[in-house]
Amino acid sequence: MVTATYNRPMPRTNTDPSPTARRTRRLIVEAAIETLAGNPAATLAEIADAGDVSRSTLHRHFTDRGDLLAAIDEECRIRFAHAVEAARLGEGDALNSLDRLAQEYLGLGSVLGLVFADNAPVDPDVWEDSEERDQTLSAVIQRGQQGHEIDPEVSPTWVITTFWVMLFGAWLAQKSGMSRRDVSVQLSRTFRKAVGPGDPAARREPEGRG
Amino acid sequence: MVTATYNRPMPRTNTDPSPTARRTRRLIVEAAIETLAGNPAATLAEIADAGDVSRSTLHRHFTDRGDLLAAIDEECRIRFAHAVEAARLGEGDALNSLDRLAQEYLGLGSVLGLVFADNAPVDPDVWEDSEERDQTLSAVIQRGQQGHEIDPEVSPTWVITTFWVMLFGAWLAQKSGMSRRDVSVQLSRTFRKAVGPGDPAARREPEGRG
DNA sequence: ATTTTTTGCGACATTGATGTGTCAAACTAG
DNA sequence: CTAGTTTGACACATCAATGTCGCAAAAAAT
Repeated sequence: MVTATYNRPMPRTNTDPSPTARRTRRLIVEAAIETLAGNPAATLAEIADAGDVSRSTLHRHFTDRGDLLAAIDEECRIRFAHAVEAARLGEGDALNSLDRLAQEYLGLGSVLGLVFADNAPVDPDVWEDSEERDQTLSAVIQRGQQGHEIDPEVSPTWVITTFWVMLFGAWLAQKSGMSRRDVSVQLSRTFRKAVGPGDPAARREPEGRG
Repeated sequence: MVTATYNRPMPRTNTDPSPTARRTRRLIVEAAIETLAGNPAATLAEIADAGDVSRSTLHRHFTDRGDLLAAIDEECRIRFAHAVEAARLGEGDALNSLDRLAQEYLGLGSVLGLVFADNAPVDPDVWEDSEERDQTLSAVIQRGQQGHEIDPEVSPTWVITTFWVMLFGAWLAQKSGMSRRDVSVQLSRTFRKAVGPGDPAARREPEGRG
């Protein structure tokens, strides 16, 4: 009886989108994440290619570029939430918590790369804008500073920035071939020293303007 | 007698491009740097607007988008070179040298932002690719490690990454309104601790996979 | 004041990315 | 096997960014 239009795999009805359709949809989203992480300005055609589907198929599942971006956004949100959960931020020392979080984030691969992509196509909650994410961090940092694990001279905001930025560095290193283990060790070591208690070894020289 | 074509402000001859033309050209390059630092995908029209010139004027000075980009690249190269020179990397402690370099870089403003822009329109020598720049850094770091100023457990590569990445953080903080002074102090403190000698305060807990 | 240079405006042609639609072939489920 | 679903290959129409031109007005140089 559905003689209306020709073929619409994913009718907007309440019907489940059918397993095949679901599978293709996921495939495309995955390809999009992978592709856009490398090149935020990637074409829909490029994304389709990366997923080994035709551009028309892509358009069949996502009417709009914005539609696809929204789906990616949603997917990233979910995976980030999982990572945060797996990091068990409430348990143990603050520094260890941050360490676990960094490791989990690093494990996200391209999804993390998407967050770092400059004009993040994904959306709003990146860097300074990510309120929810940073509030979670704030709590841990506060705990750390009260427990004298984290340098009281460094502002919480700066600790957060340092966290993200060193995570970025780790991601870059990982992408350029450094072993997962080395990345993990070096990141952990430098981050702990950076935000941990204690004074810098060498004093800064009083500086005249250049 | 020059009745050939109508108007060509910048004849490809050996004649000096005339002061006015030079001035406009500089103006456009400056506007382009400013604009592209904020949005790497900015339109030529947007750039022209930012410089208060018409799009046709922009095209008159730069036939191509690539032409403009090359000019920007050149300009950035020059300013970076000045910054490096001003940092006097050969003098004093390694950490102080790196500190000065960071301060100088930070003073570059939008030019620095351009380097951080993801698909840096500026060109190749960004992050991992910047060989020349990183070799300069390598020398200082080596000096630092031999003088026991820099943590021997942290690989030079990682020190470089940390340097750039924390500079990035500082740039972000500066852009989001943090005072120049605070940025300077916090960056200096955390960077020194991060790559300086000494063990992390709290030991990392042996980690099982999640 | 006059000549020369430089700029702004508007008209085009071109190109690449998008979005829509159609149909036949491939695939899947029953 | 058969009916329904999903996909690939084309064919268009749009749209925005580019790049080119010609001319008149504005600015600079003389």
